[in-house]
Amino acid sequence: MSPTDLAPDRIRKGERTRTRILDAAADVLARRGYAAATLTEIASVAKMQAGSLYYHFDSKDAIVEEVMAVGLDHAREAIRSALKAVGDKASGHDRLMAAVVAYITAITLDSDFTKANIRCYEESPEATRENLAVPLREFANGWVRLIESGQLDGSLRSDIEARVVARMTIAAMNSVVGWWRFDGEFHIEHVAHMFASTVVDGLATDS
Amino acid sequence: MSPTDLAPDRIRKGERTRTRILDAAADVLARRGYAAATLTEIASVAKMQAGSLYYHFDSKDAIVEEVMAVGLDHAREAIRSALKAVGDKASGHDRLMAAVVAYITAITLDSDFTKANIRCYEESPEATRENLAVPLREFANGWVRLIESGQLDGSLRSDIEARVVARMTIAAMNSVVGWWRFDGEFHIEHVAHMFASTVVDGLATDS
DNA sequence: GTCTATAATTCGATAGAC
DNA sequence: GTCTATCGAATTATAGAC
Repeated sequence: MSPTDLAPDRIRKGERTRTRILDAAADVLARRGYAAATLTEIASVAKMQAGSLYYHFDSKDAIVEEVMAVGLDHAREAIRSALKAVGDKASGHDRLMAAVVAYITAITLDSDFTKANIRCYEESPEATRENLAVPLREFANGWVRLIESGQLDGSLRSDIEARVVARMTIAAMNSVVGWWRFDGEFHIEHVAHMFASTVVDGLATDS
Repeated sequence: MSPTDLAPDRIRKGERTRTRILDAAADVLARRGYAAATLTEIASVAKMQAGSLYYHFDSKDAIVEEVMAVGLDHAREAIRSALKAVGDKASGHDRLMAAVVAYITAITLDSDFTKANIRCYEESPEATRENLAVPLREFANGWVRLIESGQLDGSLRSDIEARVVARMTIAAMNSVVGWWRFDGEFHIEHVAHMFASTVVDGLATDS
């Protein structure tokens, strides 16, 4: 009898605990950062003892790495979906606006996985960052291509380096996670649109 | 005989060691971040033993706090100086541009103190962040006022929240520290001007 | 699978010699 | 003022009972 023949709720029992741990880790990592997130607290949130985590994962870094990878996937999927909705025929300008709004919404309203990814990246061990290098480079390249295609169709300025502006745009968007609060002064849609409008259309009244 | 009567190089002996420790701490904190920066490494860079640090400072956090405070001071001074150079009569638009270029230049080319401040802020203990709250709020308010005065004189858009844009601008500028390298592909003056031109004048070709 | 107990490190901080 | 030696606490990871 192969594993796939098992009853669904039988085969998923172990998998569900794994998911519970990852959810707890994402929560703690998003709030504390990499170093300050202890296995004791993660286990506590997951309603377990710290030692029990090692039945499901090899190490703290293995947990962190999976949380960050999932967070990155969530964000990329949100962008993909928004770009699909706006369509291929939209201008680079409009596609960039849509991607910015989608990404900011994703990292603030979605799960803690995206927040954990943003919060812990710099602080995480070099080995962890290297293991995430490929999807992260694809993520960054996506923004570069988005800007470049806007430069090609004439809807975005061509006198700036797409790679440089992409990096700064990503960082500026990520920063929203650091200060925006769900019950705060601003609605996130307002922030996202204000941000997109600022980066894309600028602060100046006229040129 | 009061302390001020001592010969200059006599009175400064202890002070010089203190400075050497702070320089070493800024270096290590900028490279490793708060948690990963150990007193052993800081002492090693300062050519001392870890225990000796406690003759000059009460705790690791006392060192970190002073490094971050100095870094913030450096940055604010660079901005003040640039705004003075551009003059009071310049438009809000031009003053914002000047401040952006000055700040980005300061945090990339200046000492490690500004880098340490940026790198360690989120990761540092709550007590440390609270002790830096006043100068940090003044720093942030300076950017808000800069943008608001541009809105008042009509050189910057008035349909955005100055406080929100200020936060995002600060974060975007700080992000440059994370990826720009002295021997890399771009000159920092180029990056700084490209950044200022993007945030202030936008990415769009026309409005 | 989860628990308890504990090993093994690491690090901040202290004490005392010099 | 600096060094050596060491304490005490925290944390990752392991071992074995259940």
